[in-house]
Amino acid sequence: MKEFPAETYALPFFKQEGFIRKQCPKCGEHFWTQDANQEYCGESSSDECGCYTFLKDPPTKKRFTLPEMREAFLSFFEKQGHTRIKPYPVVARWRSDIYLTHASIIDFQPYVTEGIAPPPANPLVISQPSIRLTDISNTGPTFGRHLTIFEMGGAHAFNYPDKEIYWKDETVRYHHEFATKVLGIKSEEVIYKEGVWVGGGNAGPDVECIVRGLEVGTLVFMQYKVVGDEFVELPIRTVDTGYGIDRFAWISQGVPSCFQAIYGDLLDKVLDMANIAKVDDEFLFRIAKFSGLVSVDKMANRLVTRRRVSELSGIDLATIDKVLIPIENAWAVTDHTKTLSFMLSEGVVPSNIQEGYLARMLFRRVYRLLRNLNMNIDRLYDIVELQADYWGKDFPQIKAMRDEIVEMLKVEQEKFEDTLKRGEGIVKRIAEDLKGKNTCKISDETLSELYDSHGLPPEIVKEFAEKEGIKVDIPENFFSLVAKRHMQANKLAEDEQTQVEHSLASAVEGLPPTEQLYYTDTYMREFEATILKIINNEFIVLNRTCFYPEGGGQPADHGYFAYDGGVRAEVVDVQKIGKVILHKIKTETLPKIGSTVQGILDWEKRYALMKAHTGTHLINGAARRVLGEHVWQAGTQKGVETTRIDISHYRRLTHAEVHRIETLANEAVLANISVETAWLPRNEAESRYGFRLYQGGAVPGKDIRVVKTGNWDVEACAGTHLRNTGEIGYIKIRSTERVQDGVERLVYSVGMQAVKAVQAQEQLLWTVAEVLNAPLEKLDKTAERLVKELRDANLEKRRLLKELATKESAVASGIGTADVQEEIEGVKLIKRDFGEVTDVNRMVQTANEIIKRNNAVVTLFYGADGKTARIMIMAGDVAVAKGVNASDVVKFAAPVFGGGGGGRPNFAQGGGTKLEKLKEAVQVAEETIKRQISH
RNA sequence: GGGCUGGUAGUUCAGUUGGCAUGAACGCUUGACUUGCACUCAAGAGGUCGGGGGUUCAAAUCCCCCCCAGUCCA
Repeated sequence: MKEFPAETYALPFFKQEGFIRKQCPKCGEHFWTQDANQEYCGESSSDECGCYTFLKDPPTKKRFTLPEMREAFLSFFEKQGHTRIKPYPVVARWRSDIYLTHASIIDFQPYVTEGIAPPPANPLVISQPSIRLTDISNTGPTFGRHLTIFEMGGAHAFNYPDKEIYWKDETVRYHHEFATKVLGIKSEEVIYKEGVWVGGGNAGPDVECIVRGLEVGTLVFMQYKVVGDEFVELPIRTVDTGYGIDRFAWISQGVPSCFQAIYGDLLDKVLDMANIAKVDDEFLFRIAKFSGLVSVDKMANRLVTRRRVSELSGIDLATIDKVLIPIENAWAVTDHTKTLSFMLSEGVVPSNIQEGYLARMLFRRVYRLLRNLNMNIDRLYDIVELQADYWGKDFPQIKAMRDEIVEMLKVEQEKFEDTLKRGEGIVKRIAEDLKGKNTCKISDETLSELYDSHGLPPEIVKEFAEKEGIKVDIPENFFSLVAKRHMQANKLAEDEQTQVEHSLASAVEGLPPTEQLYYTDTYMREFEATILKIINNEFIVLNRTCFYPEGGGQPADHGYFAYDGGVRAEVVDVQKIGKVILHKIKTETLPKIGSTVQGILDWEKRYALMKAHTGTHLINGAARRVLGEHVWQAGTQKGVETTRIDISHYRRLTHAEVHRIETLANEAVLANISVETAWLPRNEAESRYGFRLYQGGAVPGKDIRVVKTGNWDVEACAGTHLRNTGEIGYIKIRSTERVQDGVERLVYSVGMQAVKAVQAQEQLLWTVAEVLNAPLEKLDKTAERLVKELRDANLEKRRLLKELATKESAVASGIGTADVQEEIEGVKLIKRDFGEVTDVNRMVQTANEIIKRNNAVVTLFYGADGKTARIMIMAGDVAVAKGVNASDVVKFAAPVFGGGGGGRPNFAQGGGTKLEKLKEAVQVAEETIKRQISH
């Protein structure tokens, strides 16, 4: 890892306050302390540089609950001139590179940190609930040092080249003042470790704050961009501090685990449900002191660290495992259910993709934990209700969404139980198969396939398999085996389009922002503008335009430019790069730079798209009303003929729901609601309408454009909209499909296209009615009747076929003359020409009936329709015993009439196309059979 | 977004190298025997082998496309 020179950390603050720089003899890292006797860096980690000494003896002047600590943090920084910002959602909908908000800085990336948009305030302070699922296996064993959800206190300052807010020295001073003055920690008990922080493509030096063995905060000075192996200076240097609000609360309370500090009586209730007797705090304290050493990366590691904890605490390993594991599991349940509550309250629907998959993973883990605790799964819902009450005060959406959260989890439970049930069957069959092969162990290969393809974790396979008496050894490197299965996939390189974009981006540099006339008046169809630049002889940049560039699921406008008294250039595409709009044109003669052009929109197309876009907002609002608050737009594509929106929902849409959505949306059309668009400062928009604004991902900029459709729907949207919903005319939902588990797609048309859609469907009905020769209103009954009749007819056909076969066989075995019969050494050969019938089924039925009566029979049936000839031979057991091999017979005979065939000794069939040679082939077959018998 | 499974009777599933779906179990119907916890016995009904193309004399089986379901990873 890259290191920074020592002077990077030599802050005036340290010197003034008498801090000494030391190197920890255990971990080798440098740290700053006021205590000359401080030998080690003090951090309780696997290097064992220290242990927790805040337990039972908090270093703070008083105990803080989590909300109290949050408030202390926020108000302290407010007093230092920081603006308090409301927490952002835990689902990072404004970013395409990550799903969850895992730090406070995430809120301001990339728009703020890259200088695209100004920060909502500067400096600012926020307490951001953050989710980190990478810490999931450590949640519990580390006594709450790792949590899947925690609050990160972020005090951020964004330093621009022309405007410095504050940097390293002030940052550390603020921290120190907070720790000592606000919380009352003794100054010499705060140790600052030097470090290097790298993450999300950025990097910089950092200072880690250690108090009594625990890292309570990290002060990051983000100033580089990581390019390959190099650190490149960023224009904006960002103070990125992460105060562990939960950890601060923990040390202030001195309780054995962070869970107790966060959850208080909620945790007691969970332990109670788990039937864990009143936990002996003394026991926990003894282990907690050394819990900093624990970090579970692998199963093996866990055992090693446990052993070490046992040595240090003097408690034997068996007791630790027996008493501690259930408690750890209960802690994890408490933590994971909070995470789930937060995620689901923001409309994450458990699914098999993206953040939905993370929710599913989390749920399944909780499910297994509850099972390990011998708890009824239904207790999960009790715990979620507790969480909703507990967090509802500070995060009201959790309380508001409580019922929907429970509903989604119940659906998820059903799905997982189905998976388990299916899995049990699969394991059972595998077990039986193995027993048949005299093996009693499931291979690693099978084990990883069961997990990868069927979602069965190895420990569950083990459980199922052992019921069947089959052994399962879970390999240490199980998950790397699974990973290996995924190795093959390698992504294609960046496509050409991005490269083109890059070259265009540099071409527009320095150009002024294009004036967006389509915002001034969305109904403007013509305009005049001046040409600023022509790029690659095909992209035209104007000073202003009413051509809408592709974005937000709305396709680019088309139309043409007119110039030089009659020259026309088709506008075939419009893209926006930064703040500059490029028109891609097709023309013979280019206009001159600086000249004036007239722009004329393809208004029919644009107006249709406006209807589609406003209609999409109505559908979205209607879906939310019908299905619930968890509904979010997961993507949309407007079109002239059809438009689609993908929404998150945990069940398949029913026809009734689709109709209700359609009805509601059309009611909104008929109500002729006026659509208001306004540019609002980001903070104002967010505080007035909430983060639900970001249906299509967050939008950059200091001000955001809010499109409000009465009280029906509000979205941050850059699209062109109608003045009134009535202009849409009519919305018709044409179809729905499930794009992924948890994502439903609605496809619809608006205006005249909707009328056309209805007409097309009606036409279909008319055609069907005509074909069935039934009146429209009786179509359903007629179809039902016809299907039933067809079914009956098929049954009758089969019955008759059998009857026929029985009769024919009766004829064959005795009296009839239709067959040629011959007896060879006790085997009767029955030869029959089926004429035009080549239905093998019928031949088979007949032959079966004959052989049922007499085992010592060989049937030689043949027939030919206009195209192919067919031969079928069946032999009874006795005949086979005497040497008849039907398969060989056919193999000899079929080539004669230009085909092939085969089968088994007792049955074979063949076919060919040289119809005229059929007789010859039959003769060959007959001779072969005779030869076989006499052998 | 990328991968992997699977779709055959009402249900859970077999179905070898393409060659009879006389498919298995459970469930169902009828009858007999029993009235005690998956009763037993006998007989019977029940299938566009997910859909559409292709290869072949012949496709549940091989190839292509689509649909549906499950699942892992980013």
